[in-house]
Amino acid sequence: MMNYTTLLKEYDLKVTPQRVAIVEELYTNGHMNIDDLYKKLLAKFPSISLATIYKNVNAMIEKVFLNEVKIPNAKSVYELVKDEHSHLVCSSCGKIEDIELDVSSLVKQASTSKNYTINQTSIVFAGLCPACSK
Amino acid sequence: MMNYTTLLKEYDLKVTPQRVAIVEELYTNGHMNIDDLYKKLLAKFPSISLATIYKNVNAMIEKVFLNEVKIPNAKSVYELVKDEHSHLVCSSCGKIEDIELDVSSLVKQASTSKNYTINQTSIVFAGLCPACSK
DNA sequence: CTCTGTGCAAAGCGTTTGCAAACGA
DNA sequence: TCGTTTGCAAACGCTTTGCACAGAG
Repeated sequence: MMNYTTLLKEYDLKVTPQRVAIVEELYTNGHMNIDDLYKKLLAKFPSISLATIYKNVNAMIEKVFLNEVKIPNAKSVYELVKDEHSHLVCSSCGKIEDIELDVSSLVKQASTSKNYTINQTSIVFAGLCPACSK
Repeated sequence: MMNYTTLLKEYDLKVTPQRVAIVEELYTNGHMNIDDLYKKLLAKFPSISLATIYKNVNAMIEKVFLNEVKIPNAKSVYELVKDEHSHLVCSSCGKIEDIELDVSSLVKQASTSKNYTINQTSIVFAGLCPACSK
């Protein structure tokens, strides 16, 4: 069980029911795009505005509490910030999964060969999920 | 030396001066966003329209001649399609470099552990380029 | 009580579309 | 010549902004 109120406070964000709901949805669903979020929150707050979603998502990104994931051929999704991980996207049903991979040797390879100081790695695999593979 | 006219024909795209210029710019610069392209082409075609850039870029993507690269915290860039490779982005100067890495073990790891049929991998490293590292 | 967040409507911005004229094959 | 592309202007969709009111601390 997760305490979303405490979590918001830890990131210096005032607690409002709308914010709690956003965090709750993201915690439950893992990744959502703006529209998914809006539709979900509409059920709880019939008069919520898209502007509220945008303002809050942006505020949470600002506080490094949320993270935008850009996905080839799809809308960006947002997720709660956590340990570095990669993403698997099903090109058939759109499902997105996290996967933890050891990318250290890859990063080392890249930074060495091109002389870069790498501090972020974004990896997205596209393919078919188990269900859609059949 | 590259023959852009022949290249366009190979991809079933009618040859126009604007298209030749787009391919030429991308061939020369590697990666460009829409605005970069527009500004460059304006020099050669003072009355070119942004709509022309968009229509052509989209037509070329359709023919799998061009490829969109989505980059965290930056505009998408476009590149000529070629062998699979990853990208290094300098978060200070914005420079983008290609890098060829062996990602087969990573792909195998991901597909095995999550039971996905992976057919595309997008890897973007962010950091500081050699010049900006100093 | 004060400051921030919410919801609404309007504005903004990047991208797409429709159309007449120009152009490529 | 015929079908496609170009450039322009208008339309579109997503995101942001300004403002009055409501709510959090």
